[in-house]
Amino acid sequence: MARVEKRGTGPRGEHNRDEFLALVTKAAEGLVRREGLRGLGMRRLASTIGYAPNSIYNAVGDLDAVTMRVNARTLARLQATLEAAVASDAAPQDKALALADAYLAFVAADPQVWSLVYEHQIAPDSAFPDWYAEALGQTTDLVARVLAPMIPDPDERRQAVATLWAALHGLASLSTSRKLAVLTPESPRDLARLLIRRFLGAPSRPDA
Amino acid sequence: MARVEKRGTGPRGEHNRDEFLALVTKAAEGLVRREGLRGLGMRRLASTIGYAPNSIYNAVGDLDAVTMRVNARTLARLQATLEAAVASDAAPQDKALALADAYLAFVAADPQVWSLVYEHQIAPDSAFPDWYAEALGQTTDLVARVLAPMIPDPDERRQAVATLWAALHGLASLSTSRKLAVLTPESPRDLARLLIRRFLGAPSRPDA
DNA sequence: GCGCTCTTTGAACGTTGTTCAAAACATATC
DNA sequence: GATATGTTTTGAACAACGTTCAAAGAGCGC
Repeated sequence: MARVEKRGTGPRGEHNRDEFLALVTKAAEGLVRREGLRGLGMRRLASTIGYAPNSIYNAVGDLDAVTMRVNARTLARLQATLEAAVASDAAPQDKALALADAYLAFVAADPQVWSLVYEHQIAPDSAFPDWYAEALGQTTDLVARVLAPMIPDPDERRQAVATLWAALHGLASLSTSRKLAVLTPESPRDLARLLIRRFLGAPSRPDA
Repeated sequence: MARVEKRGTGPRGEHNRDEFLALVTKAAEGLVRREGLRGLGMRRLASTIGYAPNSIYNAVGDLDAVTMRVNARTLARLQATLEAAVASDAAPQDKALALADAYLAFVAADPQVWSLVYEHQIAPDSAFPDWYAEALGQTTDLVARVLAPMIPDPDERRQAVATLWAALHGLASLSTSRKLAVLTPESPRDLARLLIRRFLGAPSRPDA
């Protein structure tokens, strides 16, 4: 009956370490995309890639480490999306609107994976991961560059960037958790346009 | 040696149903306050109140039900706090600032418990709980009343309320997760003032 | 006394994250 | 070729978890 009495358990030579890291990260991302944070389990993740849980522990670490890998990838993808959105020679206000649109579109297209970045809270005693602060800084630098022509003062600009970023985050967060729809029928995209128009003191072009 | 061979297992008559609900809810809230969402476990919760886990299942339900009880309480406390904050005859703008201040102070004073409201995500198929939508609506109605003198048009006001609410939520969320401090040294309170001043188009009184 | 209902519980089931020690492979050394 | 070394991979085990089951205790009407 072709029963395998004792399988080999040594290295397979199919993946080197980096390939295995990518394999684990993408599989974990897929699990989160389909079933959210609660769908990401160590044993499940291991079985979807056809390895034993211990292999993940050896190469990546525990579930927190896996989550951070997924989040790092998500932030990099977001960064690339936003970069592409502002790569034009449009007016500063239109760039700001394009940035907000791209952000909210990204979130809407992948809500569960995006939520993981904000749902996952690190232990309060452990320091902030460097790569995380850097990724956040890169993204907000993007916003700062867009806002530079409109707000010349550095201090005021920094505050405006942080505030707008937080506001955008709030819109995205309430939208994905279906709490925004309870308050108003407008799309988060429309509300973001309202926010930017009012906050940046635009000359209120009705914008068709 | 006073060893209890077989303890009684029937009703104790110490609590009626409502008292037991309150006992469970407050104990759960305490666990979350001290150790966050991850510190809220069924067995742990049962042991802190001196009951078996099954008693909680019988009276309240599973962990999701317990979480929703805590969240309902949190939203009610927040509502009361905000009501008190706007109970004055100040100018509309000052009321809006007081509202934002009270919100952020509430969050800062109890970040873990407040976070639970937004961390807990219900299953995507199940409908939105009625009490939750109502609690949210009550709070935003408060904002709408404050903004009424400044934005007479109902549609525009509704959008402005939702946007400001989301923005405030974003500031609070990023603040509790220590992500705001990475971007700027200002307190969320200061950024909220900036937001409201710019969004409501206040005559930009420098505000000492 | 008996029976009914509600409360409370110990024990059990299945699953989880994580760790341990051993097995299997690849590679270097003799 | 044989032997040793180091890395990869794994099955098994451990402690804990959420949840369910059936039974035991307590109060109450009769």
